[in-house]
Amino acid sequence: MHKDIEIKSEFLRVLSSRGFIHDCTDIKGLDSQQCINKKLIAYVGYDATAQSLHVGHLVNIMMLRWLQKFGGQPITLIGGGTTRIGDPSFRSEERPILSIRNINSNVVSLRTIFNKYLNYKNEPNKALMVDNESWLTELNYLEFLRDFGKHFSINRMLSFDSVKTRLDREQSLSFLEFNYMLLQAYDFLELNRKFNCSLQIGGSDQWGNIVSGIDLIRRISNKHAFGLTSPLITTADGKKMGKSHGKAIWLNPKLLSPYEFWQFWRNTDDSDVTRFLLLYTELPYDDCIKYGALKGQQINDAKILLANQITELCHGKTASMKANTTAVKVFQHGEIDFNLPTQRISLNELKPMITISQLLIKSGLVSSGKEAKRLIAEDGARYNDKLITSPNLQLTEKDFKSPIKLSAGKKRHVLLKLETDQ
RNA sequence: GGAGGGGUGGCAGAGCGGUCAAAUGCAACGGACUGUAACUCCGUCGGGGAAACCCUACAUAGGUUCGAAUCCUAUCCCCUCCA
Repeated sequence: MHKDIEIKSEFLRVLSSRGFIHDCTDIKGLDSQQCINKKLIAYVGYDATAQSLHVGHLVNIMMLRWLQKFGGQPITLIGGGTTRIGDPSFRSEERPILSIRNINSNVVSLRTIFNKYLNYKNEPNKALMVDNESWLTELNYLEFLRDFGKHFSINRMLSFDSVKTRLDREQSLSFLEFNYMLLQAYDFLELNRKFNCSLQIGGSDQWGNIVSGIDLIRRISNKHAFGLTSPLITTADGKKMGKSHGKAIWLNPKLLSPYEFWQFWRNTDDSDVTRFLLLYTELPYDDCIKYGALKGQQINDAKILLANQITELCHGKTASMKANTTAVKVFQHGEIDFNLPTQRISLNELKPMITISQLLIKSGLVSSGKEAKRLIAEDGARYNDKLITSPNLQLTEKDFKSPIKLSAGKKRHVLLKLETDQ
């Protein structure tokens, strides 16, 4: 594979050495083209299935950052149109169909994310933001089938792993979903025509869709386009990157506070540190290797560095430093810090009093009274760092003079604050 | 349209008239050990209640039975094969 090939261009060398490359449709061709023309134009597409992207998506954004750094031009495509269909690749069942309203609001929210990572302002290689809704909704069914549908072979499409698993498992694949590939292929063609975009970057699960686009470009425009996929990033325990404790690690601070974001990285598995430093930070290669190789207690310093770097990139220097200080206070000194996730509670809710179980539910640390009781029985619940021994402990307004810190286990802490407004 | 198979907890998957809030595995949660790690070990894992106990759940709606996830009927959904 690409490892055996002498890569000449700086951009691809960096990507390759840092572990970004899973596969490429033509690494040699892409490399030599890169050497001649620095201004490679590449795109990554994201469907608007949620309000935010999560850390799993960050890998491809980092790739675009490197691209821009080396003079290339990144295009971020938001799939306002394709989200209406839903990508079936490697999905075991059909995605729930989102309402147009829902999609539109997701699109708006997603647009705000990229500014932190890519430069959309300064020429000559400023990033572009596009939404495939603008051309996909224009398509006419009959024309589309005649002009493009004829270039797609069903036999070929069925042979892609992305749908094969679904078919092998005897799960239905609807015609709607089956069309997703054509639309994504068309996106690539459109960007190729309009902006001369010649590279599509995506996760390895996107291989089939990307290759289809390349084929379409060749057939329609007789041009040679490229595809580059990143490996599916998993954590050491084999889980897909992007979730922790069932919760997604969102990039949008409205959905996940910088403190919690920082904690996620701070809790990285030892064996993931090097990989993550390479993928998610821009520290020099040698430093990443050096820090990742630290042993024992010392590797914690590497994790802190990792957390600081990524949080700074995603949420800014101030937020990152705050998260770090909070962690020191909470974990090393067992103090209360106002930067901890905070829940507000209204005066009404504690009239005349409220049980500690109810408060635990309010805080979001547990989801039911039974769970609260269980947690307390297991000696896992703390109130201002004191062990809670009875689920019937009652609190009143007096106890809320200053915010209350509730903890579940050693790591999850929430502040409860009395609503101060009228 | 026809024939057959199937829908069980977050997922996978047992159970096929009572002992079923439902085996087992995974995931999750708490504890011990540690380094805010991993491994390992222990415990928990539908909801309400201080508790006795009560409520809701095995696709949906009815029925048979002292008793139903388990039997019957209808409906919906999925899969396979045939047309």
